[in-house]
Amino acid sequence: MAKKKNNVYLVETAPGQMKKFTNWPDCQAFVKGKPYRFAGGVDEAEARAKISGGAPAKQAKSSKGGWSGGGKATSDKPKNNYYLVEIEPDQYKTFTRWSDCQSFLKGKKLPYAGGVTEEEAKAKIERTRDMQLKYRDREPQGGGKKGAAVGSRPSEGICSDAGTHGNPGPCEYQVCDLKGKRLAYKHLGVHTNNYAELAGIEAMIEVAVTRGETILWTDSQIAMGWIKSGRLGPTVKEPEAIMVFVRSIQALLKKHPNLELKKWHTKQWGEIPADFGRKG
RNA sequence: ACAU
DNA sequence: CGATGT
Ligand SMILES: [Mn+2]
Ligand SMILES: [Mn+2]
Repeated sequence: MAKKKNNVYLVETAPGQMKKFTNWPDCQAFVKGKPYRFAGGVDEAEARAKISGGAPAKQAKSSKGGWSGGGKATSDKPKNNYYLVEIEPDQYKTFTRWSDCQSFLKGKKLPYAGGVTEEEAKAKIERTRDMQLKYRDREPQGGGKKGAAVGSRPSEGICSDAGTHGNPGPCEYQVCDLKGKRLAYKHLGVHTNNYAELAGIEAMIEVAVTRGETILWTDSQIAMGWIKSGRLGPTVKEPEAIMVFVRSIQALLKKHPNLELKKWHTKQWGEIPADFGRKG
């Protein structure tokens, strides 16, 4: 199979209104948690066709199947045959062509969804109505008050961090207490930054177990995500080795339920004490 | 965009 | 400025 690379990503922010992205991360970040339709394609026409062809407004959360094998933003979805617009509670207008639905929707802020059957579309509206209404009005504003507040600098626990010379490059990790005292250190050979962060977390857990520590800090959103989800994206280097670390860490955390792996908020608290101090 |  | 990742 020839690899057709997606070059363009379109997001339908409002009926008929497309936002264009030329890279997947930007598109993904924008669409995250929102009910927008989106699709990728070799060119804009292909992406648009996919959206119009009935790519369902799936939650950008995660596509559980085939994600690791692919590298494609869109996958085989059944074609939508019905498009419902919720005019009033429990009253729907039905369309059989997306373009008609789109015209009707123009300038309105009504919940809508497509589905292979009317029942499916109706159910989808039910599931996504809140988010649709919430985001429909809010496009101009960038400020959303989300996420737990970040408190003050922690005083409890231990931390790990990675250091590299080039990325990928010769790398190392260290585990420290919150005053910066080194508790463990290792050279790792040539790997990526995220590989080293992950290796450091595993070492940090071992240290925590032997020392009776329970709060474990890392600044790596990526490593934390791998551990929590148990899954890697299609672009990850050394995926087999990474997954060995991931499963090992998951097993350790399961075996020691008292351990808490937490995100170190560098912006608020300054560099994590295990940092190698090479950025400046 | 976010985290490195 | 470059790279690793969601
Ligand atoms: Mn780090
Ligand atoms: Mn660091």
